[in-house]
Amino acid sequence: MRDPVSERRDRKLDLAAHAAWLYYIAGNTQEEVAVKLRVSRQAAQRLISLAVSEKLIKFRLDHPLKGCIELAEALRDKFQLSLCEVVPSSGSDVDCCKGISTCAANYLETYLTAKTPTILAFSSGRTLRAMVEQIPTMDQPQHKIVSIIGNMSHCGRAGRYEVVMHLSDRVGSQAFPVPTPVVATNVEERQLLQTQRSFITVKNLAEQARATFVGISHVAWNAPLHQDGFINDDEVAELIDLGAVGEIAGWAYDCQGVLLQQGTNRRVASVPLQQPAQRLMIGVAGGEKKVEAILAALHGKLITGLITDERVAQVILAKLNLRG
Amino acid sequence: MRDPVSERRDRKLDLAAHAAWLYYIAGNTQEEVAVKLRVSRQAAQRLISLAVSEKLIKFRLDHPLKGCIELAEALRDKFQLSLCEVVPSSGSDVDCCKGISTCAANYLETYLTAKTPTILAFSSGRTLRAMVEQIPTMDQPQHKIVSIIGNMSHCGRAGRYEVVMHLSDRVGSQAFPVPTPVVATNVEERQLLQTQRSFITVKNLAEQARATFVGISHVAWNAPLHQDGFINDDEVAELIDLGAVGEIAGWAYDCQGVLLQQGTNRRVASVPLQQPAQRLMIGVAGGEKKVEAILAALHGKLITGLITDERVAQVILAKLNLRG
DNA sequence: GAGAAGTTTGAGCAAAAAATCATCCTTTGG
DNA sequence: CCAAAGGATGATTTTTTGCTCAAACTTCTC
Repeated sequence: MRDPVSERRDRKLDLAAHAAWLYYIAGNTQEEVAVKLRVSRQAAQRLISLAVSEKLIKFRLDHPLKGCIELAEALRDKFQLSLCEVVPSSGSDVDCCKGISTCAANYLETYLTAKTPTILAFSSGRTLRAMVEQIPTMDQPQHKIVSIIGNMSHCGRAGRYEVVMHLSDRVGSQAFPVPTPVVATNVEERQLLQTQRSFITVKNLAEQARATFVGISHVAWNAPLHQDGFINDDEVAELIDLGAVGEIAGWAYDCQGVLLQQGTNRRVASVPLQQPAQRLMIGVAGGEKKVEAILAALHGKLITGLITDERVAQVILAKLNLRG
Repeated sequence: MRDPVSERRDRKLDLAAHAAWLYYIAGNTQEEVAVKLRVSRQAAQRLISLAVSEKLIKFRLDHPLKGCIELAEALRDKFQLSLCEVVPSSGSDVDCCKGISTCAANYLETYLTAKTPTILAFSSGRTLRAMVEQIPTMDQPQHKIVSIIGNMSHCGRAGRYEVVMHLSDRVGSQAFPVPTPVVATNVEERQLLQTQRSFITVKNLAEQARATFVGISHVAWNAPLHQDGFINDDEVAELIDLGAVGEIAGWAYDCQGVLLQQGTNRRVASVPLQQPAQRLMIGVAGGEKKVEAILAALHGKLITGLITDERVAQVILAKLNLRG
């Protein structure tokens, strides 16, 4: 003979299974379940929640993006992100940048197509530029498109991945570019540039932005900032020396995501980043090279939203599980 | 390039998948899903119900009784049963009768342990008797336990599977046995027996019963009714000739479940069955021999509840699917 | 391009589900 | 055998969910 208490429990679980079947699989309301099982409505509700908590009933998502969704939600949880999107990684980094930029473009479109006047801020770079290419033309003069970073080297050469002017062209919104070089020649020049009226205006707008879209880059020999001539060989070496692993809008940070006090950061003439970020800062970046930079930006709370690819998300979560 | 309308649809399904994941798997409320997905609450709700209707999210019951539950609900649906329980079939018919009677006993106990005075009616037979054996003793004088069938052959011999007296002994309730033989010698005797005051009382009570538990038997050479001496060889042959396939409380019916007008039915001195049954009539029976009898009883609406075993349920549903 | 038909959207409301609470019952330890 | 603790139960309230409807927006047709 069986232990009477565990037998009672088994019978209850059997009933719970039946209730859960009727509720989830047959689609009955709890009232109907109660009638069919001849118990009170609240007994039915308790049985159903028992079945769920005892995992008698399982939920399974059958969709190609299942993995991406799970990764995105895991990242959202770990870093308290208010937005996290993970797109499937196709083979090459180029393709995956495409997916990320498409996803970011879709998200950006929701702001742009709205009638409510919105201030949106952007850094520059290849990924954001690719995002802009996917925004359809429209006529939305009510929005303000603000840059948080200039588009020249300190010798005056323009960068090739300008975002704000292109975007405002497409959507017919007011553009507010940053009229300074990315990195000033010296600290005094930076201070001078940042007292210009136009810079103050842009800075104020950026600080009110509903959302800020930023690229995230790694810091290394031939990394974008270097390749595009915004910083020179010596400056790269110095940053690496100082422990820089990543960079957002010209601002370099270490492996904990802490903004450096030294090196080029003393002369960066972009709109300052808040640490931790107080508004929606959406990092848009992918590709395995950038894993460390992205992870550090998350740790340092430089971003509160992330759009990345599956592979990066996997690696980041794997690193977290290793290190606790 | 993709068709823009199916692309829009895909994006919606992706979102729906995400919403369903958050709702069912992560356990968020629709409000929380809406915030995370940056849509309105009702948009979230539409996405979730889309995911369900598009089968992006699947529910699976993980429980040993899954199959039994599904069979029971299929039977409940097909025959509008207000109660249907299917218990696992173990190897032998004896074991499965044990399972069925245990299940029936559990169900019966819910009435017996209640304080509200309840009238319960019973036929007799091996299965019901086994059910009674599993009822614990208690003291519930408020109930009335009524028989719908006598317990003697017309020559006065008592049957071995009496139910009502045994049950009332156990539970301390008032017993109302039927004081007549199962089958009277002739029509006149039946009429006489059925005008007795005690019979009228029992009949009235039976017609008010909250639930009536009946065994279901097949009609064949050496079937219970015959074996136990309630009907003789000639009567068996006559019933088979008339197309009887099953019998409840002595009342024989054909393969459509229609009560016979001829044969022993003209002399059965039990409480009449209603066709279709107006009250809760619970058939308690299992074992492959009885499939046809049970199926016919269901078709003829002689019962509105069924407790049977898995094998019988499977065979019945298979037959239905074959014949439409 | 204008207008009509068919969708989609969000607000408000009704229904359903979950949580809370007081009561009752069972069980266990003295 | 009693008392107290722990659990279960059903009534009630609160929260969540599903539904309806009117308005806005697409999309297709002319």
